[in-house]
Amino acid sequence: MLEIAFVRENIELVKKAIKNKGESVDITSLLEFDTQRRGLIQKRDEKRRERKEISRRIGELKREGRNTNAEENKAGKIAEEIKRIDKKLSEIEKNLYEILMQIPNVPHPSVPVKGDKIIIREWGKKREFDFEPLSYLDLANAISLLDLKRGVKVASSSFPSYKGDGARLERALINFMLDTHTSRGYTEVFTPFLVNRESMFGTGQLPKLEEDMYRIEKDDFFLNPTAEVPITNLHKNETIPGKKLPIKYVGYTACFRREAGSYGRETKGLIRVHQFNKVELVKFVLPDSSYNELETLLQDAEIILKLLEIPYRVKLLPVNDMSFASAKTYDIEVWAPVLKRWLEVSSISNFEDFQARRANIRFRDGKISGYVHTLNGSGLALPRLFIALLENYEQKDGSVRIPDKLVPYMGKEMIDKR
RNA sequence: GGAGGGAUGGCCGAGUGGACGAAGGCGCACGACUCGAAAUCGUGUGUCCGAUUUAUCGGAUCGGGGGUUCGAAUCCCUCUCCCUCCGCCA
Repeated sequence: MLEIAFVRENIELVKKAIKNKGESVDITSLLEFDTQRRGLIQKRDEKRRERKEISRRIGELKREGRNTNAEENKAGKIAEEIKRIDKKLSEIEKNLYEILMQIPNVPHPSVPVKGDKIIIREWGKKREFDFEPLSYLDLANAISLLDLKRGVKVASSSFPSYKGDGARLERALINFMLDTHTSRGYTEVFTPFLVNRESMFGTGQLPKLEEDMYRIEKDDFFLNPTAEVPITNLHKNETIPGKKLPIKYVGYTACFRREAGSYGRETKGLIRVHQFNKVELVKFVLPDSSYNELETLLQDAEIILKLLEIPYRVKLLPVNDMSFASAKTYDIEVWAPVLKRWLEVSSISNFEDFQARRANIRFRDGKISGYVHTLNGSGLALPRLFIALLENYEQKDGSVRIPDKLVPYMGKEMIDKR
C-alpha cells in the first residue's frame, strides 16, 4: 500500500507505475475522495472540540449542583451532527481505501519499463552430452524417483508424489539449503502452512490474487502460497528496535497454488504444480540499506547453485513482469540441458515499505522511526531445482551423480539405475 | 467441546460515568551533582489522523468493532486473543 499523501504528491509517478504494471486504477476518484475526506475530518474535529468543551462545562455545573438542561440540549445537537459526519466519512474512507489498495508499488528508477529482461550475469557452463540424454521426467520415471500417477489418486493432478531416492533427494536439498543459509547468518524459522486473511493482505497477495489461492472456507484460512506470507507476517503489528535490524530469516514450507487460469500449460511433470517445497529467505531492514540488502540477498540465493554446480543466470525484471508489491525484482533461472530451457527457481524482490505499511511493521532507531523495508527471495524453490539437478547430473548408464556438497545429505554419491 | 478469569503507554501496574492521555514504579533521553561512574535529585518521554506560517494548533487513541450517554478506560452487545480447570487427542 502506498501512502495517500505520497499518491497525492506524486500523481504522475503513480499513474506511470499503474500503467507499466498493467493495472487499471481510478485515480481521479481517489483524489476526489481524498479531498472530501480531509474536508470532513476538519469539520468533524471542530465539532468534537465543541462537544468536548460543553461536556466539560456540564461536569463543572453538575458538581456545583446547577441545572444543565440548556447545555445538554446543545451538546445533543452537536453529537447528532458528529454522527452524521462520521457516517459520511466512513463511506468515503471505505471507497478511498478500496482504490488505494489497488495501486501497485512504484518501481525503483533502475528498473526498465518493459521489453527484454536484462541478463545481469550468467554462471557455469551449459552441459554438452556425448550420449542421448533422458529428460528429467523420463529419467525420474525410469529410476522411480517420482510417483506422479499415484499422487493424482491422493489429491489431483499436479500434486506430485516423490518416492525412494526421489523423496530422499527432495529432503536432502531442503536440508542442504537450510544449513547453507543458517551458516551464513540467517535464522531458521518453521511457520504455519495455513495463514489468515489478514496475513495474505499484509504481504499483498490479497485482494488481487485470491483466485490463485487455496482457501479453507470454514475458518477463512488460506494455504500458504509462499513462505513470504507467514515469515513476513511474523512481525505484523510490531515496532522493531533499530539495533535488531537487519533481521534475516530462512524457512522451509510447502507452498500451494491453484494456478487458476494456467490450465493446459505445463501440466506434465514438475514444472508447474499445485504443491511444492520451497526454502525462502526474508529480510527486515532499515530503509537506507534495502538496495544493498537486495544485492546480498541475490548472492545468498545464488550460492546454492554455485555449491551444487548448476549453471544459472540472473535477470532483472522489467516493470511489466514485476509483481504488484515489488519495487525491484531479480529472477534466477537454472539451465535444464535436456529440455534446453531456463527455469525460474527464485524471484528476489525489494518491497521497500509497501508490505510493511500494510502489515504495520515499524522500526524505531533512536529518534528516527518509520516502516521497515521488507525483502524476500526463494533460496530456492525445489521442483525446478530437482529438474535441473537430474538433467545436469545424469550419467550415460542412467544413474545420477550427486553433487559433492549434497553427498553428506544424500548419504551416497550416486542414485543408481534400477 | 464445556466452565470460569483476563487484555490499560516500551514494560509492570492503579483506575467502576465528568477535573483521565490516564496515578505510581521500571526503562529510556537530557540536565544537576561527581575527576569519572554508581547512587540521588530535576525535567522530559508514545502512536495515528487533519491543519499549518513546519516554532505549533486541533482531533483520536485504555485488545478490535458497534451501542447507551451531554460526556465512556469505566455501563451494554459482539468479535479476537491470552490464562486456569474439565473433556478429547497425534
